[in-house]
Amino acid sequence: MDRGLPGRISHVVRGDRRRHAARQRPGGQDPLGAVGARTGQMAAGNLVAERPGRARTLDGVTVRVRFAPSPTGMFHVGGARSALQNWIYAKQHGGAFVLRVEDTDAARNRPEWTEGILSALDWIGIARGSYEGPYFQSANADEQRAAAGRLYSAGRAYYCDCTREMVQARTGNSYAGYDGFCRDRNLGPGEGRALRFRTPDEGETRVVDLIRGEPTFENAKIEDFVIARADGSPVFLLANVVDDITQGITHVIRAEEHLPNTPKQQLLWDALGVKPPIWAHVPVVVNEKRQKLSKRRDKVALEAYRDEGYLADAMRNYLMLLGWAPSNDREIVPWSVIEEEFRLEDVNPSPAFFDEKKLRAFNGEYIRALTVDGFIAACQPWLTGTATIPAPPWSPAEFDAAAFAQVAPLAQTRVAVLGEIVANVDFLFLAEPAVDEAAWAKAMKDGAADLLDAAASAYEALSEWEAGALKDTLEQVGAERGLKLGKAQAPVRVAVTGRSVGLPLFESLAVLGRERTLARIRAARAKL
RNA sequence: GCCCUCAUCGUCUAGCGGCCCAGGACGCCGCCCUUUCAAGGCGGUAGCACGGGUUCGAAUCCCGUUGGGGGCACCA
Repeated sequence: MDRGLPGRISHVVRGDRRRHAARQRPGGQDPLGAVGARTGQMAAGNLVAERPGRARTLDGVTVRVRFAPSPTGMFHVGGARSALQNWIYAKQHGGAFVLRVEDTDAARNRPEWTEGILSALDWIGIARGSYEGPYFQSANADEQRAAAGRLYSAGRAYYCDCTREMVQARTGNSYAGYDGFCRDRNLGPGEGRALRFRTPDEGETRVVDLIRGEPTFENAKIEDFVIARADGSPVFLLANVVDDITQGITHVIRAEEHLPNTPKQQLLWDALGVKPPIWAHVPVVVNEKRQKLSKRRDKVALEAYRDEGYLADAMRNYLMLLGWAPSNDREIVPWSVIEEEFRLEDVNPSPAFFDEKKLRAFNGEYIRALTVDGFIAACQPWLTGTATIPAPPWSPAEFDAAAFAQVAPLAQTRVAVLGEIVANVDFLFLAEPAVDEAAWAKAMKDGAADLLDAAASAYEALSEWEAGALKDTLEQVGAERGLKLGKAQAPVRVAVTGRSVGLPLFESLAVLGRERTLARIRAARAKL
């Protein structure tokens, strides 16, 4: 993407749709200015200098957004959606997209997990090298600690030696939050002492959110939260803010689950003397029970969908349609249309169900839109297996690319996800067809032996081994027995492919060849 | 329990005070096509959560109720 071009922020909220955002923003034209004027608790002093990354243009600021996943070993589809939304926002405003890996938790710090993030982003269309970063949260630890120190020196934070148990004993409520016990004890740093931010007792914190208007929080309800652990290490709330400041972030576009963190973080921006960013909290993605998609109980890994054979283009198109839609009642549109039309301000603020059925339908459309060659190329990983995609049941030596190419157009309209290609063509490359017992039982009834015998003889005598002749012949064999083609083909299909459903039969036989076809029909006959 | 937030077909959405007795898509159902299954074509099912306002007029604005979601760690 083109970075460095000073873009302008245009927070024109379409119509009056996001009413709060549009109407309640004081002044209206200069969102950043409005943000600065909003809360009222300005810091005691400028504790952190304004960053160069936030160079101002006459009536705007260069947009800088970030995607800040923590490495967990898999890439959440909801994260992919946020990344895409950030990416588009940056592109639309001539701004920069920065990737930051939030690796502060030692348990979430493995190099291969970072690699997983990069490759997942790459797959979904955010190419390596096309963005700033990756930066690592751990690399900015000095600055984060320094910020904590400045907050302490300025009297905006204090040390506290209360354990969770002590607090609970005092409040009698496990959800009550911190009670401010150490606020005025003037404790210095020391063993077992965490640093807490002193939140304002009065007033309210109002955040500007492109999707939700201006969520407002009563300061008195915001507890004195921990910003640094007893060992001095900064916790997420602080580290995240310091990194955003360091990296000159102007717009924080993230999932709704962070909304409750926002007033705390905005208070931190203010206390650190930096104008807070514009926020945008996109709704969470939920499962059929309307709960946030979770790694534990739901299929959330982007890699899992990729390995099943979902096309990246279908996935990103579908993901963007969660909470938003292109103009003119369209859904499946070229990515360029999405890049052009997507508006953060138009995102539906309510949670959206991740409907795999619909995703499948999208994927099928994208697969059918492929050229045959494109389809053949796209199938390769399932035809050979990869590090994450299981190898097919046939031995590599038995695979015949030419035969596959002949049958590919027939398969293209029949697979909704690429992984399904294997079951469609395995009969061509397996020594023996993989027999579906239920299909066998159903097809191999009364007249099956007789029909198979007749089909074998007729096919043996066929002069030209070609689909049309194959069809006419079996039609004839069936007719002699009072069977329509639909009935007559069933035993042959099961005998040859092992299944009751699949590619058009006669084309399949043509590609399979006379030898193998006859052998399979006779082998099946012998089993009756 | 407290804080925040959300609310149009089963699902994802269009709708921005009259164009809406609400449009599209997925799903589902039926029909056509047809060698199975798909694909394709045609048709159908189904919704503004509820109650009050405001207005000549409300799915659209306001308030409340109900219901849903998110959060409440020295995790991120």
